[in-house]
Amino acid sequence: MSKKIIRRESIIQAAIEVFSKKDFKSASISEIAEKAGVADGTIYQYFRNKEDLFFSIPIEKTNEFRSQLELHLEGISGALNKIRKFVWYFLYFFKTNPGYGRILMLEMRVSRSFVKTETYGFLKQSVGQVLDVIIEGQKEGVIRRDTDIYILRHLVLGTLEHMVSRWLLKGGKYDLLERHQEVSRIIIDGLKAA
Amino acid sequence: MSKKIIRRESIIQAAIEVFSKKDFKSASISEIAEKAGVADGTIYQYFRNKEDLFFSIPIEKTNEFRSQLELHLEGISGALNKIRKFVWYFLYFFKTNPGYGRILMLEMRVSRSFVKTETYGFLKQSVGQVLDVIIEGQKEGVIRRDTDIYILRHLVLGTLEHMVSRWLLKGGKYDLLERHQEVSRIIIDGLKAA
Amino acid sequence: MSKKIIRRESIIQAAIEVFSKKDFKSASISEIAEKAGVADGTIYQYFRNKEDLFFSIPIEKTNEFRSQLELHLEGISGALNKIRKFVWYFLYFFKTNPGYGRILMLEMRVSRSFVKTETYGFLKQSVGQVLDVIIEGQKEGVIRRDTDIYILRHLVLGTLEHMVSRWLLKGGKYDLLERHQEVSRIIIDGLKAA
Amino acid sequence: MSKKIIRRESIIQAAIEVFSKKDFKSASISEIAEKAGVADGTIYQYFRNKEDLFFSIPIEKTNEFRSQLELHLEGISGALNKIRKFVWYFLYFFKTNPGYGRILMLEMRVSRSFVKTETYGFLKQSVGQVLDVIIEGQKEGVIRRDTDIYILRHLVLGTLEHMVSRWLLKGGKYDLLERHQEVSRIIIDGLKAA
DNA sequence: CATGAATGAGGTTTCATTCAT
DNA sequence: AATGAATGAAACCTCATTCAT
Repeated sequence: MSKKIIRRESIIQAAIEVFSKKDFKSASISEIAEKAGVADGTIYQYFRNKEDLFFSIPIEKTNEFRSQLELHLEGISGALNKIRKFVWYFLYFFKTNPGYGRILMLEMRVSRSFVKTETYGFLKQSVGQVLDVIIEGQKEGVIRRDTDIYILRHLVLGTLEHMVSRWLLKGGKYDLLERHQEVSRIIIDGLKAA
Repeated sequence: MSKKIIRRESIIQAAIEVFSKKDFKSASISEIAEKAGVADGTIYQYFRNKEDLFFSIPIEKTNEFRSQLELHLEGISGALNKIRKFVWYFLYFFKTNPGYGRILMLEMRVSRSFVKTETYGFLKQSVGQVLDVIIEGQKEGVIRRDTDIYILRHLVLGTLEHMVSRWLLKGGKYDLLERHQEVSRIIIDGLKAA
Repeated sequence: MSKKIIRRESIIQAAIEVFSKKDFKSASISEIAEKAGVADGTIYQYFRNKEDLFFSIPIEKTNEFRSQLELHLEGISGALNKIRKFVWYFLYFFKTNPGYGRILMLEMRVSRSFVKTETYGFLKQSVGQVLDVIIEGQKEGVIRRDTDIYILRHLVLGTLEHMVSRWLLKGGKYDLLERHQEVSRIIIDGLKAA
Repeated sequence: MSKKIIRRESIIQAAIEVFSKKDFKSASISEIAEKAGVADGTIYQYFRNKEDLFFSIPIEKTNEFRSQLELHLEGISGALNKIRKFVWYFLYFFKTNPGYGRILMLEMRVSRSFVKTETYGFLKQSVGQVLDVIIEGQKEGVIRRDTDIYILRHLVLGTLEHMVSRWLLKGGKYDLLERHQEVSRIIIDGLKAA
């Protein structure tokens, strides 16, 4: 039983490696199969088709992101402190998962078909945590109430995703985490109540 | 002679239409040729290959963006006022050019090969104007000096691009410009000197 | 021991259901296995391969055809009366076994490999009864002697098989038996001695 | 212009050769392309897909059948004489076109999807000539009126198709035409008015 | 310059069959 | 005897690009 889970896992791992180097169309099932150490046909025992495999990647990774994030937020009080931690964790996560980053940021987040997927809903829910913290901050009186919360979220996620995307496009040459404090500072200044 | 230019233009127009509906691989030269009213082979008289045609799209559009932006900035003094105008114009431009927006934001900006293109350099230069304004603001003393200017640019472009991307992915259903003042406000609060 | 026979039987039944809806290549072992309530691999305990299973279908059905036909012919005297009964029974049998009819008439009878099978010999022997009746009729002096008996058989079986095939292809919408007397009449007029 | 027609023709010829040896699924586009002396992709310039190519075969051949038949019937008067000629011509045509015979009799006439095709309607119309002759014979008073004309057609076509099918399945070893007079005789005796 | 017919490489997916449990 | 996970071969079709007219 766990054999199936392990094999499924190894196929997803291989898929991350391959899809992070090539786009969806260019990546081949054969290459993934070979990397996973299984026959081509075996992949179709675990996933309906190539797209299903592709869209299965974020589900696991999002789970990881979320559960780790929760651990990191634990014991932190104050919405602004949580934002600081979120900024750090967001950059940390993609610094340590650049392959997945390339898939998520450069392929998936931008695909028309992805938006229709359940996975997309799942992912959205996950970054939805940011909204909760923003609302929390408004209640605390530390985050501005004169601006739509979705606009505030654009500020947070836009800045961070832009940083990660550009970093990935440059080939991950510099340290993504280096300036996380500066980033937190300007984001928070944008969010803060007057 | 100008016949050539007109024909080239009509091919690019057709390409924008097609590429804005389908991704690079799915879009076909035949469809573009048909829309442009030329034979398939003719396209290869004007562009080296499909990629060359694809990457030729932003050059014109970027010129348009830049020259119009300059007009709009004319007569405006003060870096922060310029930022406000830039925010407005950025949203306005993509509101009125959604097809090109889809190509630039959802396909090109995210493509590995694009980064190596001259077009990329050209485009970067174009949004580089933001950097100039930031520096101008620092000199005026209205924009913070405690933060790397590239990080500040991530804040501006990240927020805006995030807004436009999400808007495009949602199918452009709501009004992108509606909240431009709120956006300006929070971005500027993030940039402002203490 | 009889458990094996029952299981074999249920696999054949499932095969009839599946093969009557899909042609040989389109029908899948998995679907048959599922319908029979066994694992894919189990089928290979009872049949060498897919073709073996396919060609095993007519053996049983032919036995049924033959034994029932004998009952129906019992007590009938005169070759022409036997022909009339045969015509009726042939149409009756396929009217009540359309699934098997589709397999036999539209798939098997027409397959190159089937001709080489033992099953084919068995089936031929079975319709060979027609030949016996023809010869009987010639001895009685009621069936013409100026024509090769194999040609006469073409007349009988050709007409009947054509009727059944077209009926099956039309989806079995009308009553196959309705005109059996007219059919008998013209076939017999073709066979009759001057 | 005629170049396209010639090439189309040569692809159909190659298709007849290949499809007459292998069934639809086993036959490969590559083999047909090679035999036709064109690239695989070229076939798709002339036919939408494999099925379209397959079903295009009878259209030409049916035209040939029909026009030749008309020539042969010319100058023949009397429905029964026409039936005799038709019997001869039917056997003659398949004797001289065994490859096409295998395709039509053993593959196509028996395929569920074929029945839905335009080609099927076209083919039906073609053998519909038999019906006309039958009606003509009834008017002349030489063909029985006590039997449904479609049943009479089953007698004619069923006998002939059965002969051809069996002959093809046996590998075309004996002479199909040898006994055409006997065949005519028994068919006509079945059709004749009392 | 324009055309458009021809090319041919390349990859996903299915499914009969096997064999370790 | 039964299972069912794993295998891997095999082929249709698309489409960017070329080149003779």
